[in-house]
Amino acid sequence: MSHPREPLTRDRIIDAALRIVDGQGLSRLTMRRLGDSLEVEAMAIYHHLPRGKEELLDGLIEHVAVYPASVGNGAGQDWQQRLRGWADGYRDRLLGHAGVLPLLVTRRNPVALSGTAASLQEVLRRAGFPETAATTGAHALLSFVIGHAALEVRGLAARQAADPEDTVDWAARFTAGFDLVLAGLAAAR
Amino acid sequence: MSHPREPLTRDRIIDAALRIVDGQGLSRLTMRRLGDSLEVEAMAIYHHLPRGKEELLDGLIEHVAVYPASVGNGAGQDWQQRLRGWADGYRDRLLGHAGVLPLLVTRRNPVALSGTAASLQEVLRRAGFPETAATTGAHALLSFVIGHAALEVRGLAARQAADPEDTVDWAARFTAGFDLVLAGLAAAR
DNA sequence: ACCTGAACACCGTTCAAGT
DNA sequence: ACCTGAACACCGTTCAAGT
Repeated sequence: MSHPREPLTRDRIIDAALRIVDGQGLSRLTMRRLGDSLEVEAMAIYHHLPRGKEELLDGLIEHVAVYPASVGNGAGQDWQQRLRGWADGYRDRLLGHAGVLPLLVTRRNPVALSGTAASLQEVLRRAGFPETAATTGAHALLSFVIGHAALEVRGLAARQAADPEDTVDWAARFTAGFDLVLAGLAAAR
Repeated sequence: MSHPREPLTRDRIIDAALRIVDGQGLSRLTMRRLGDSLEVEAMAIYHHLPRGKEELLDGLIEHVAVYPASVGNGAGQDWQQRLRGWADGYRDRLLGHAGVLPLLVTRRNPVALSGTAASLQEVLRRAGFPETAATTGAHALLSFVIGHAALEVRGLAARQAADPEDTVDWAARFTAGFDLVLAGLAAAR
């Protein structure tokens, strides 16, 4: 009856951790609970993630934060449409894993975002922006999206706590704000 | 010799907590260590902050995140100069208390930022923006500043860890990005 | 190689007790 | 009113031991 458990892997561990964070919040993610959810003792995790919880959180960040703008496909799109599509997708990802957001702001895994920034920079470069403007623009776009996701997570919590009448259309606000940055970019080109 | 201790107060507790976070990082802030730094048992803190560590962290956020744009003084400034001044000051504040930044993104104390957002909205309103544009603009500016501060904290950590050659001028990058949003706003007025 | 059990040095918090 | 001591239910992690 007791079928043999499939072996523990790094990926299975990080998936289970993400499920706990999404379902119960970051503060409920403990090594012991994570072990339970994998039907294993907590100490077994250290065999696959020698740096322990630090490495686990790094894995969560990587899973959520790495979201490059596709340069390849989307043939008929100009650079602004492409960036808008990226922004909407990234926003969904960040809000879908809101519990990981605080980790993005911590000192952990500092290279996880640089790949995403580089892909935005590449889009702008191909759109004809000079090097420094592309760097500035990429950082501005990424900053806005991350910052706005942070405000949204807090805003959603505030609404359900204090003022259920006040229904803000966060998606529209996000799009309007992102278009503001795009307009500033287009004017600077 | 043993001079009588000055009595514990909410403000003294939060000040001491901020000093620990700034000096040693958020993870080193424990109730026991905080008690030590105040020369008191950890349990005494609960008498002044009944909601415990939750209330303590709320206090830290309030101390850092509340930074309204001054509408009153700065007479000779137009709205863009005023917002630039606000942004530089807020960036300094956030980077000076980088350890508190992750808390800003958490579900805690969700009203701490709304006052700051409202003050930006007021600046834009007085500059002649219609209501909805002022709301969108205020959120976009605040999102950018918070998001950029997050990227900076991570970038500074990355630099000292990996590539000490790569000296990015973050202040210039911040100003250029903020001006991008301002340009988008000015075009939309 | 992969997992377990017991142990260590911590946490936040409650609660009765002191002054 | 303000603080303390002891205790409880947790943490992350190490380390020797099992298979």
